[in-house]
Amino acid sequence: MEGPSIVIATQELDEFVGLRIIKAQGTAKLNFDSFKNKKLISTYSWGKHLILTFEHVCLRIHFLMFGSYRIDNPRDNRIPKLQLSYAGHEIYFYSCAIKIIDKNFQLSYDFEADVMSPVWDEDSALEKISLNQDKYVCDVLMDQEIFAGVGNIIKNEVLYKLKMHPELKISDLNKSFKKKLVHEASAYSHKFFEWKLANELKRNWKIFRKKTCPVCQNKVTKRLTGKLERVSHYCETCQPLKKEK
DNA sequence: TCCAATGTTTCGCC
DNA sequence: GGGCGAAACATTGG
Repeated sequence: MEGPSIVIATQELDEFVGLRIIKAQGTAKLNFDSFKNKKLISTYSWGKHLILTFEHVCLRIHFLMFGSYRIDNPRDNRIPKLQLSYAGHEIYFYSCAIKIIDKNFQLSYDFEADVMSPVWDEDSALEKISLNQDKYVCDVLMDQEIFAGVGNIIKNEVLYKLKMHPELKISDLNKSFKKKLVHEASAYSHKFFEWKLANELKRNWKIFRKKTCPVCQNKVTKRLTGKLERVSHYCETCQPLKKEK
């Protein structure tokens, strides 16, 4: 689950702020009894982290590759990591990593690095990528210290939009292209958010999991890229491996 | 039926 | 103790 999806989760879960929890259960290592009669105080997102603050504890939920959450619509034959029961409603979190974090977590999170945050800072990201001259753009885009919230879908779509080959090095980019990279990482993430809300996300993918390039119709290349060896989908014609000006 | 994959943390070695 | 890679974890659509 990528950053924009986590923002949507915070919005959905905000409906439960201030309501009394009747019961908590699940397979996570938590003291479920301590949730009884407590309330959710607020929700935050930082990149792919979903942060829920309760009266007595703060939880950080990470959905990793396969995680999901449901409200009032449980998955069949799945035991949630955490289930919160309210009067008339249930929240389920599946296949996620849940960690108790300090109440002062905001001090240790750099929200300027979150591509979905109102305080996302392009200048700061520009400085950070410039310290990574020898790294591949596909790897740098996935660096959560620089582009918190960007996942493999956003990575591929951003590179396609900018006509950048995944294995260009940062040093191959002039300042103008570096600025475009930083800007588009956040801009595309916001579009991802709008499309997902409208239930038309996949329809708007241009290159991710596509067979042919929508511009030139050539076959899309799919292979492991970068030092991180994550899959990239890209068009050899539209995203040539040559130095940008 | 099989298997890659919207990802990160932890472990063990050097 | 840092840096690194491998392994662990866990799910499901295609």
